[in-house]
Amino acid sequence: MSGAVWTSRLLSDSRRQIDKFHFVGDVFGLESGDEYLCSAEAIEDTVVAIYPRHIFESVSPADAVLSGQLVTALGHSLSRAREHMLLLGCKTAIEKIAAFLLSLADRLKNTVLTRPMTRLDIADHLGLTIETVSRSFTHLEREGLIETGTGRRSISLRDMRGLRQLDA
Amino acid sequence: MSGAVWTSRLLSDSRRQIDKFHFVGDVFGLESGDEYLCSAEAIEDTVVAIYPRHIFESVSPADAVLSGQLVTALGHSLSRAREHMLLLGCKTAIEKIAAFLLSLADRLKNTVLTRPMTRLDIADHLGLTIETVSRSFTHLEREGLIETGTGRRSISLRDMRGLRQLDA
DNA sequence: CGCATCATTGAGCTCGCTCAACCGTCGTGG
DNA sequence: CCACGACGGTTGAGCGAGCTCAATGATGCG
Repeated sequence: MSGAVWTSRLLSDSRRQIDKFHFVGDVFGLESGDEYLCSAEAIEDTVVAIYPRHIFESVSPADAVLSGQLVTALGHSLSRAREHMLLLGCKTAIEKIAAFLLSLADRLKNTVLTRPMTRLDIADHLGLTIETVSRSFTHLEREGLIETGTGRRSISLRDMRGLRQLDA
Repeated sequence: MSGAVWTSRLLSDSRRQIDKFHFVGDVFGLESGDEYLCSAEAIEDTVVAIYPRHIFESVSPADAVLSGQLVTALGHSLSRAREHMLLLGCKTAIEKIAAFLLSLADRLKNTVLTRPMTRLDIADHLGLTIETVSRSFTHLEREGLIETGTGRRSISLRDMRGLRQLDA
């Protein structure tokens, strides 16, 4: 309903993969099995609406609409996951950063991003290290493609075309 | 129904990410948007059953069961995708190969794998190169964890515990 | 037998990682 | 109000896992 959350998966030695950042309106936490495999953490003051799982398991005709919405939500999650696998498996560091910024701008409907997430969060989302993320931002800024505000609190995308060109 | 298929996504310069290998009984090709973003290709003689999309879009009460199956299938695809993102984002080459072999053995319910896919397919699935895949197999064989048959047509998993230990 | 395809192996390189120092901002307590 | 410490971010130097390029080997098919 407001705020921001990430969901992640952990490896035994604490390597972390952040699946997705969730903002207002996003649905998350849909798991199929008996146990939850994902962790979730709020990265700023956040309010979420929680629905008990049995709601989704009902098959009564009256819930046909809800069921359809569930299918839609799952479908979106899935295509986003596929997109992200393409990013993780194929793209270079700069391409990953550019793609990340573009997708964020697209989802927030704004070319000025105020990022609640840290460099470490971004790194774990993109399969990079914190230093590589930082260096990539610096590089993009030097090229004039983005502009970081004071305190690195916000990022303005200055050249969408350039960013799209960077993203393969 | 029989055979083997992979689904993949392509980048403009023909870098490829193979999402998943599909075998008998697997459901694939569920896309949410108006256009298909995935390619699919059979890697051996294959027979598939095709269902027109509108079947999944019906919300009539009679289709409640089908709808439930759809949700289940989507849920499985999603959790598999999440698992694969963890692999792509966090794991090393050897860990990727070990995880891949284990998951294949698990899905085929057999520790002897006859692989229809090529080294290039595996590489594009795991975000590696063909040479790294080859070297990893050689390494695992030297360590006695696997055994490759003549012509590299099959791979026997000799030490499941060792492989699981390699996979983080 | 000859060619095509796929796999292996080696040598060298590079992108991104590791390790380490430093900087800026903010919040807290003297 | 300032000093200081904590935290997150930046930058540099060097390293190494995995990539590139190239040669060689195995298998199978016409």
